[in-house]
Amino acid sequence: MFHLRVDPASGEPIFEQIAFQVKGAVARGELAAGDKLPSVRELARDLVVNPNTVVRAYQTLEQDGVIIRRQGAGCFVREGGTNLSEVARSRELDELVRRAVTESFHLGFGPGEIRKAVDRAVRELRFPRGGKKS
Amino acid sequence: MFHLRVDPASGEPIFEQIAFQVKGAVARGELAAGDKLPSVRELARDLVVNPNTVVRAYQTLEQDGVIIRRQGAGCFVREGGTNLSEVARSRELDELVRRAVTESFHLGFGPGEIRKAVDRAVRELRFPRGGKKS
DNA sequence: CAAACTGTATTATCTGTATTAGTACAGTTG
DNA sequence: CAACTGTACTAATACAGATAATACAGTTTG
Repeated sequence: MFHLRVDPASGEPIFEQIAFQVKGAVARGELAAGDKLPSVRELARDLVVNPNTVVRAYQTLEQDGVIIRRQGAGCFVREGGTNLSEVARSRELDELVRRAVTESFHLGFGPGEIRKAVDRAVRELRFPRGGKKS
Repeated sequence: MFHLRVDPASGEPIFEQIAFQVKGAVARGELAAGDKLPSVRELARDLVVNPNTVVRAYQTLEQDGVIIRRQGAGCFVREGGTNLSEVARSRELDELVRRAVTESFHLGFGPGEIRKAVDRAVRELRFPRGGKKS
């Protein structure tokens, strides 16, 4: 199994915390395509959180193409990917990275340190085989 | 001068949009240390936004070490940096980058494409001279 | 089949935050 | 002094996140 924690006082919405942690688990290979997620009620109980909040997290994950939800059966890690058009994907990537880099700049980090942090983060994930330059 | 736009329907709080755009302008070198920002009332008028919202944005920027606010005088781009401890800075950097990289993973991008996007973003900014590896 | 699980939907309520509005005060500048 | 700056309040509104409780619909399994 994989581990989930939630901090109600973190400022970040709980449903987003859940969604992102699942994304992290998938990206790190702790969850593989086809794997079943905890049921809405079970996870809600474990995290001491309202079931609706878990539903919201799972909805987000489905919209982002990370899981599929099957009524009666459960929620499962999805194979493919994003639903998004090429242009939308590129636009999102740029905005994501631009944001992180700008914030890093204001934390006082230079290009070298930023790139190093990126390498570290990349190394933690399990990218699909056959990708471009590593 | 530099340009500011705001989208009240974007989901992102207006005060955060303002704060981030100022951060972007500083990072790109469009605003330099010592430069004066528009007054609270002036910017509020220009953006068709409440003065309190601009105040909030400027408070955020001051907390992040980007500007200083001087009563009666105005708000100015600050020289130094972050107020944060070394460990806090590193932790923030890691979290920022980890987030962006994980989201990029789920957009279907590989390490190479992510690194390219980072290089692009880095090239748009004007990092202080004398930094480490470029 | 039937029981026990899954997700789905709905309604209501509470809370905190973002935003607006208006007013007043305090320091700076010319 | 006059006209600008930021600062500080209070109040009102709107929205989003989270909780609660209930009911319904599909799947799995004994």
